[in-house]
Amino acid sequence: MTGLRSSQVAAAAGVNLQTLRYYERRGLLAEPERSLGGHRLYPAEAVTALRVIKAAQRLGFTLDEVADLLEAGRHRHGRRPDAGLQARARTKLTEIEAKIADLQVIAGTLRAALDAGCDDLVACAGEPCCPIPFATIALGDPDADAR
Amino acid sequence: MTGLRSSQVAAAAGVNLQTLRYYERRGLLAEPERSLGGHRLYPAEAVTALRVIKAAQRLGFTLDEVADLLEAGRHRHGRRPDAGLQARARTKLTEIEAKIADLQVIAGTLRAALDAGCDDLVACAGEPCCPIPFATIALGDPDADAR
DNA sequence: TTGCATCCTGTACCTAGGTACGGGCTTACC
DNA sequence: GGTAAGCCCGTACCTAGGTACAGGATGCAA
Repeated sequence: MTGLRSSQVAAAAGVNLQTLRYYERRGLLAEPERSLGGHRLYPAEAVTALRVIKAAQRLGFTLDEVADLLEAGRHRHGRRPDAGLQARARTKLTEIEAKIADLQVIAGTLRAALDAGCDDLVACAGEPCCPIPFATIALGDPDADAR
Repeated sequence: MTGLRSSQVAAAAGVNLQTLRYYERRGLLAEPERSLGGHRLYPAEAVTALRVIKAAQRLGFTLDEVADLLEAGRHRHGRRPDAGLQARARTKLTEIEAKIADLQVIAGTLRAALDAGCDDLVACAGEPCCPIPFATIALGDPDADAR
Protein backbone atom coordinates (compact mmCIF):
# COMPACT_ATOMS: atom_id res chain seq x y z
CA MET A 1 0.00 0.00 0.00
CA THR A 2 2.64 2.51 1.01
CA GLY A 3 5.81 2.89 -0.96
CA LEU A 4 8.22 5.50 -2.14
CA ARG A 5 6.88 8.18 -4.40
CA SER A 6 8.60 8.83 -7.67
CA SER A 7 10.25 12.05 -6.55
CA GLN A 8 11.63 10.32 -3.46
CA VAL A 9 13.14 7.53 -5.53
CA ALA A 10 14.57 10.01 -8.01
CA ALA A 11 16.14 12.08 -5.26
CA ALA A 12 17.50 9.03 -3.44
CA ALA A 13 19.18 7.76 -6.59
CA GLY A 14 20.28 11.17 -7.79
CA VAL A 15 18.41 11.11 -11.08
CA ASN A 16 15.77 13.25 -12.67
CA LEU A 17 12.13 12.40 -12.18
CA GLN A 18 11.62 12.08 -15.91
CA THR A 19 14.49 9.65 -16.09
CA LEU A 20 12.52 7.19 -13.97
CA ARG A 21 9.72 7.11 -16.50
CA TYR A 22 12.22 6.97 -19.32
CA TYR A 23 13.91 3.89 -17.82
CA GLU A 24 10.53 2.32 -17.24
CA ARG A 25 9.68 2.84 -20.92
CA ARG A 26 13.03 1.37 -21.91
CA GLY A 27 12.36 -1.69 -19.79
CA LEU A 28 15.22 -1.01 -17.39
CA LEU A 29 13.08 -0.38 -14.38
CA ALA A 30 10.14 -2.59 -13.43
CA GLU A 31 6.73 -0.98 -13.50
CA PRO A 32 5.85 -0.24 -9.89
CA GLU A 33 2.58 -0.56 -8.05
CA ARG A 34 0.16 2.29 -8.37
CA SER A 35 -1.98 4.10 -5.86
CA LEU A 36 -5.73 4.13 -6.40
CA GLY A 37 -5.33 7.42 -8.19
CA GLY A 38 -2.62 6.08 -10.48
CA HIS A 39 0.48 7.48 -8.79
CA ARG A 40 3.56 5.23 -8.81
CA LEU A 41 4.55 3.63 -5.51
CA TYR A 42 8.04 2.17 -5.58
CA PRO A 43 9.55 -0.47 -3.32
CA ALA A 44 12.86 0.40 -1.68
CA GLU A 45 14.71 -1.89 -4.12
CA ALA A 46 13.94 0.54 -6.93
CA VAL A 47 16.66 2.82 -5.58
CA THR A 48 19.15 -0.05 -5.70
CA ALA A 49 18.01 -0.89 -9.21
CA LEU A 50 18.70 2.68 -10.30
CA ARG A 51 22.14 2.60 -8.72
CA VAL A 52 22.88 -0.62 -10.56
CA ILE A 53 21.86 0.94 -13.84
CA LYS A 54 23.97 4.01 -13.21
CA ALA A 55 26.96 1.93 -12.17
CA ALA A 56 26.76 -0.19 -15.29
CA GLN A 57 26.43 2.92 -17.41
CA ARG A 58 29.46 4.37 -15.70
CA LEU A 59 31.34 1.21 -16.64
CA GLY A 60 30.70 2.00 -20.28
CA PHE A 61 27.61 -0.05 -21.01
CA THR A 62 24.86 1.54 -23.09
CA LEU A 63 21.30 1.43 -21.81
CA ASP A 64 20.50 -1.32 -24.29
CA GLU A 65 23.39 -3.34 -22.94
CA VAL A 66 22.30 -2.67 -19.38
CA ALA A 67 18.82 -3.91 -20.25
CA ASP A 68 20.35 -7.10 -21.68
CA LEU A 69 22.52 -7.53 -18.62
CA LEU A 70 19.56 -7.20 -16.27
CA GLU A 71 17.52 -9.55 -18.41
CA ALA A 72 20.34 -12.10 -18.45
CA GLY A 73 20.56 -11.88 -14.66
CA ARG A 74 16.83 -12.45 -14.27
CA HIS A 75 16.53 -15.82 -15.97
CA ARG A 76 19.82 -17.48 -15.29
CA HIS A 77 18.67 -20.89 -16.49
CA GLY A 78 19.55 -22.05 -19.98
CA ARG A 79 22.01 -19.22 -20.33
CA ARG A 80 24.19 -18.92 -23.36
CA PRO A 81 27.94 -18.73 -22.80
CA ASP A 82 28.05 -15.04 -23.79
CA ALA A 83 25.19 -13.96 -21.58
CA GLY A 84 26.76 -13.34 -18.18
CA LEU A 85 28.30 -10.23 -16.79
CA GLN A 86 31.72 -11.87 -16.94
CA ALA A 87 31.68 -12.26 -20.72
CA ARG A 88 30.19 -8.84 -21.33
CA ALA A 89 32.63 -7.19 -18.98
CA ARG A 90 35.53 -8.81 -20.77
CA THR A 91 34.27 -7.51 -24.11
CA LYS A 92 33.66 -4.07 -22.68
CA LEU A 93 37.09 -4.00 -21.11
CA THR A 94 38.64 -4.68 -24.50
CA GLU A 95 36.61 -1.85 -26.03
CA ILE A 96 37.69 0.55 -23.33
CA GLU A 97 41.32 -0.45 -23.64
CA ALA A 98 41.06 0.24 -27.38
CA LYS A 99 39.57 3.63 -26.68
CA ILE A 100 42.35 4.44 -24.22
CA ALA A 101 44.93 3.45 -26.81
CA ASP A 102 43.25 5.66 -29.39
CA LEU A 103 43.16 8.61 -27.04
CA GLN A 104 46.81 8.06 -26.26
CA VAL A 105 47.62 8.36 -29.95
CA ILE A 106 45.64 11.59 -30.04
CA ALA A 107 47.36 12.93 -26.94
CA GLY A 108 50.70 12.06 -28.50
CA THR A 109 49.82 13.95 -31.66
CA LEU A 110 48.74 16.98 -29.67
CA ARG A 111 51.99 16.90 -27.71
CA ALA A 112 53.94 16.68 -30.95
CA ALA A 113 52.05 19.66 -32.35
CA LEU A 114 52.83 21.60 -29.19
CA ASP A 115 56.51 20.64 -29.33
CA ALA A 116 56.69 21.62 -32.98
CA GLY A 117 55.15 24.98 -32.16
CA CYS A 118 52.23 24.66 -34.58
CA ASP A 119 49.99 27.66 -34.24
CA ASP A 120 47.80 27.65 -37.35
CA LEU A 121 46.09 24.60 -38.77
CA VAL A 122 45.89 25.91 -42.31
CA ALA A 123 49.51 27.03 -42.37
CA CYS A 124 50.62 23.72 -40.87
CA ALA A 125 48.72 21.75 -43.48
CA GLY A 126 50.94 23.31 -46.14
CA GLU A 127 54.22 22.40 -44.48
CA PRO A 128 55.60 18.87 -44.53
CA CYS A 129 57.29 19.24 -41.12
CA CYS A 130 54.00 19.46 -39.24
CA PRO A 131 53.32 16.40 -37.06
CA ILE A 132 49.54 16.60 -37.52
CA PRO A 133 48.49 13.78 -39.85
CA PHE A 134 46.25 15.70 -42.23
CA ALA A 135 46.32 12.92 -44.78
CA THR A 136 45.13 10.04 -42.63
CA ILE A 137 41.75 11.36 -41.67
CA ALA A 138 39.47 8.36 -41.65
CA LEU A 139 41.58 6.23 -39.34
CA GLY A 140 41.35 5.24 -35.72
CA ASP A 141 38.29 4.07 -33.80
CA PRO A 142 35.37 5.22 -35.95
CA ASP A 143 33.23 6.09 -32.95
CA ALA A 144 36.05 7.35 -30.80
CA ASP A 145 34.45 10.77 -30.55
CA ALA A 146 30.86 9.57 -30.82
CA ARG A 147 30.60 8.42 -27.21
CA MET B 1 35.53 28.98 -64.46
CA THR B 2 36.52 25.36 -64.02
CA GLY B 3 36.83 23.82 -60.63
CA LEU B 4 36.15 20.63 -58.78
CA ARG B 5 32.58 19.53 -58.55
CA SER B 6 31.16 18.78 -55.15
CA SER B 7 31.20 15.01 -55.59
CA GLN B 8 34.86 15.14 -56.64
CA VAL B 9 35.81 17.13 -53.54
CA ALA B 10 33.79 14.84 -51.31
CA ALA B 11 35.41 11.74 -52.78
CA ALA B 12 38.91 13.23 -52.61
CA ALA B 13 38.48 14.08 -48.94
CA GLY B 14 36.63 10.93 -48.06
CA VAL B 15 33.47 12.58 -46.82
CA ASN B 16 29.84 12.44 -47.76
CA LEU B 17 28.49 14.91 -50.28
CA GLN B 18 25.96 16.22 -47.80
CA THR B 19 28.72 16.82 -45.32
CA LEU B 20 30.18 19.45 -47.63
CA ARG B 21 26.99 21.46 -47.52
CA TYR B 22 26.71 20.87 -43.80
CA TYR B 23 30.18 22.29 -43.20
CA GLU B 24 29.38 25.20 -45.47
CA ARG B 25 26.28 25.96 -43.40
CA ARG B 26 28.32 25.68 -40.20
CA GLY B 27 30.86 28.16 -41.57
CA LEU B 28 33.70 25.64 -41.65
CA LEU B 29 34.07 25.58 -45.39
CA ALA B 30 34.10 28.74 -47.49
CA GLU B 31 31.27 29.14 -49.96
CA PRO B 32 32.72 28.21 -53.34
CA GLU B 33 32.18 29.79 -56.73
CA ARG B 34 29.14 28.71 -58.65
CA SER B 35 28.59 27.79 -62.26
CA LEU B 36 26.06 29.82 -64.22
CA GLY B 37 23.47 27.22 -63.31
CA GLY B 38 24.27 27.39 -59.63
CA HIS B 39 26.44 24.32 -59.21
CA ARG B 40 29.34 24.61 -56.76
CA LEU B 41 32.84 24.77 -58.24
CA TYR B 42 35.54 24.24 -55.65
CA PRO B 43 39.21 25.21 -55.79
CA ALA B 44 41.71 22.46 -55.08
CA GLU B 45 42.36 23.93 -51.62
CA ALA B 46 38.89 22.86 -50.55
CA VAL B 47 40.18 19.30 -50.27
CA THR B 48 42.97 20.48 -48.00
CA ALA B 49 40.49 22.47 -45.96
CA LEU B 50 38.38 19.34 -45.45
CA ARG B 51 41.42 17.35 -44.40
CA VAL B 52 42.29 20.05 -41.90
CA ILE B 53 38.81 19.93 -40.45
CA LYS B 54 38.87 16.15 -40.20
CA ALA B 55 42.33 16.16 -38.64
CA ALA B 56 41.27 18.69 -36.00
CA GLN B 57 38.14 16.68 -35.30
CA ARG B 58 40.27 13.58 -34.92
CA LEU B 59 42.34 15.46 -32.36
CA GLY B 60 39.25 15.87 -30.24
CA PHE B 61 38.03 19.31 -31.27
CA THR B 62 34.31 19.78 -31.81
CA LEU B 63 33.11 21.43 -35.02
CA ASP B 64 32.46 24.65 -33.12
CA GLU B 65 36.01 24.58 -31.84
CA VAL B 66 37.34 23.85 -35.32
CA ALA B 67 35.39 26.85 -36.64
CA ASP B 68 36.97 29.03 -33.94
CA LEU B 69 40.40 27.64 -34.74
CA LEU B 70 40.04 28.40 -38.42
CA GLU B 71 38.66 31.85 -37.67
CA ALA B 72 41.56 32.56 -35.30
CA GLY B 73 43.99 31.51 -38.00
CA ARG B 74 42.38 33.80 -40.55
CA HIS B 75 42.82 37.12 -38.77
CA ARG B 76 46.00 36.66 -36.83
CA HIS B 77 46.30 40.35 -35.95
CA GLY B 78 45.12 41.60 -32.57
CA ARG B 79 44.86 38.07 -31.36
CA ARG B 80 44.07 37.30 -27.77
CA PRO B 81 46.50 35.12 -25.85
CA ASP B 82 44.06 32.19 -25.81
CA ALA B 83 43.29 32.31 -29.49
CA GLY B 84 46.06 30.28 -31.13
CA LEU B 85 46.26 26.62 -31.82
CA GLN B 86 48.98 26.29 -29.18
CA ALA B 87 46.72 27.39 -26.35
CA ARG B 88 43.74 25.42 -27.56
CA ALA B 89 45.83 22.32 -28.09
CA ARG B 90 47.18 22.57 -24.57
CA THR B 91 43.65 22.81 -23.16
CA LYS B 92 42.48 19.95 -25.33
CA LEU B 93 45.43 17.82 -24.30
CA THR B 94 44.47 18.32 -20.67
CA GLU B 95 40.90 17.29 -21.43
CA ILE B 96 42.04 14.18 -23.23
CA GLU B 97 44.42 13.24 -20.45
CA ALA B 98 41.54 13.55 -18.02
CA LYS B 99 39.41 11.32 -20.19
CA ILE B 100 42.19 8.74 -20.38
CA ALA B 101 42.50 8.79 -16.61
CA ASP B 102 38.76 8.34 -16.24
CA LEU B 103 38.72 5.42 -18.66
CA GLN B 104 41.60 3.86 -16.75
CA VAL B 105 39.54 3.99 -13.59
CA ILE B 106 36.70 2.30 -15.45
CA ALA B 107 39.01 -0.33 -16.90
CA GLY B 108 40.36 -0.97 -13.43
CA THR B 109 36.88 -1.45 -12.06
CA LEU B 110 35.99 -3.86 -14.84
CA ARG B 111 39.16 -5.84 -14.19
CA ALA B 112 38.32 -5.97 -10.49
CA ALA B 113 34.82 -7.22 -11.28
CA LEU B 114 36.32 -9.90 -13.52
CA ASP B 115 38.83 -10.92 -10.86
CA ALA B 116 36.11 -11.08 -8.24
CA GLY B 117 34.04 -13.29 -10.51
CA CYS B 118 30.97 -11.02 -10.53
CA ASP B 119 28.37 -12.48 -12.84
CA ASP B 120 25.14 -10.73 -11.93
CA LEU B 121 24.77 -7.03 -11.36
CA VAL B 122 21.73 -7.25 -9.15
CA ALA B 123 23.21 -10.01 -7.00
CA CYS B 124 26.50 -8.11 -6.72
CA ALA B 125 24.72 -4.97 -5.60
CA GLY B 126 23.51 -6.85 -2.53
CA GLU B 127 26.92 -8.08 -1.47
CA PRO B 128 29.49 -5.83 0.17
CA CYS B 129 32.45 -7.69 -1.33
CA CYS B 130 31.65 -6.59 -4.91
CA PRO B 131 34.19 -4.13 -6.33
CA ILE B 132 31.63 -2.31 -8.47
CA PRO B 133 30.95 1.05 -6.82
CA PHE B 134 27.16 1.09 -6.90
CA ALA B 135 26.99 3.94 -4.42
CA THR B 136 29.13 6.49 -6.21
CA ILE B 137 27.11 6.89 -9.34
CA ALA B 138 27.36 10.54 -10.27
CA LEU B 139 31.15 10.76 -10.21
CA GLY B 140 33.80 10.99 -12.86
CA ASP B 141 33.86 13.08 -16.01
CA PRO B 142 30.21 13.98 -16.60
CA ASP B 143 30.52 13.74 -20.38
CA ALA B 144 32.91 10.82 -20.39
CA ASP B 145 30.44 8.70 -22.31
CA ALA B 146 28.81 11.55 -24.16
CA ARG B 147 31.52 11.83 -26.81
C1' DT C 1 18.04 17.75 -78.83
C1' DT C 2 17.65 14.12 -76.09
C1' DG C 3 18.78 11.58 -72.22
C1' DC C 4 20.91 10.56 -68.11
C1' DA C 5 23.97 11.62 -64.41
C1' DT C 6 24.77 15.01 -61.33
C1' DC C 7 23.58 18.81 -58.53
C1' DC C 8 20.38 22.18 -56.31
C1' DT C 9 17.33 23.52 -52.11
C1' DG C 10 14.69 22.66 -48.06
C1' DT C 11 13.27 19.72 -44.80
C1' DA C 12 13.06 15.56 -42.19
C1' DC C 13 15.36 11.93 -39.94
C1' DC C 14 19.02 9.38 -37.26
C1' DT C 15 21.60 7.90 -32.55
C1' DA C 16 21.78 8.15 -27.28
C1' DG C 17 20.26 9.61 -23.29
C1' DG C 18 17.74 12.15 -21.46
C1' DT C 19 14.84 16.86 -20.23
C1' DA C 20 10.93 20.06 -20.57
C1' DC C 21 6.16 21.49 -21.22
C1' DG C 22 1.10 21.66 -21.00
C1' DG C 23 -3.22 20.44 -19.33
C1' DG C 24 -5.45 17.84 -16.08
C1' DC C 25 -5.85 14.73 -12.01
C1' DT C 26 -4.45 13.20 -7.02
C1' DT C 27 -2.67 13.66 -2.45
C1' DA C 28 -1.81 15.72 1.69
C1' DC C 29 -2.23 19.01 5.07
C1' DC C 30 -4.85 22.55 7.64
C1' DG D 1 -13.47 21.06 2.14
C1' DG D 2 -10.15 24.03 0.30
C1' DT D 3 -5.80 24.60 -1.75
C1' DA D 4 -1.12 23.91 -2.96
C1' DA D 5 2.15 20.72 -4.13
C1' DG D 6 2.95 16.70 -6.52
C1' DC D 7 2.14 13.43 -10.14
C1' DC D 8 -0.10 11.68 -14.46
C1' DC D 9 0.39 11.19 -19.70
C1' DG D 10 1.75 12.36 -24.30
C1' DT D 11 4.56 14.83 -26.93
C1' DA D 12 8.15 17.92 -28.17
C1' DC D 13 12.73 19.39 -27.60
C1' DC D 14 17.86 19.15 -26.71
C1' DT D 15 23.10 18.11 -28.23
C1' DA D 16 26.47 16.72 -32.07
C1' DG D 17 27.42 15.44 -36.27
C1' DG D 18 25.82 14.22 -39.77
C1' DT D 19 22.56 11.53 -43.49
C1' DA D 20 18.48 10.89 -46.45
C1' DC D 21 14.73 12.17 -49.36
C1' DA D 22 11.74 14.68 -52.66
C1' DG D 23 11.11 17.33 -56.48
C1' DG D 24 13.14 20.05 -59.67
C1' DA D 25 17.11 22.23 -62.37
C1' DT D 26 21.77 21.68 -64.73
C1' DG D 27 25.76 19.71 -67.23
C1' DC D 28 27.61 17.08 -70.60
C1' DA D 29 28.03 13.88 -74.28
C1' DA D 30 26.09 11.62 -78.34
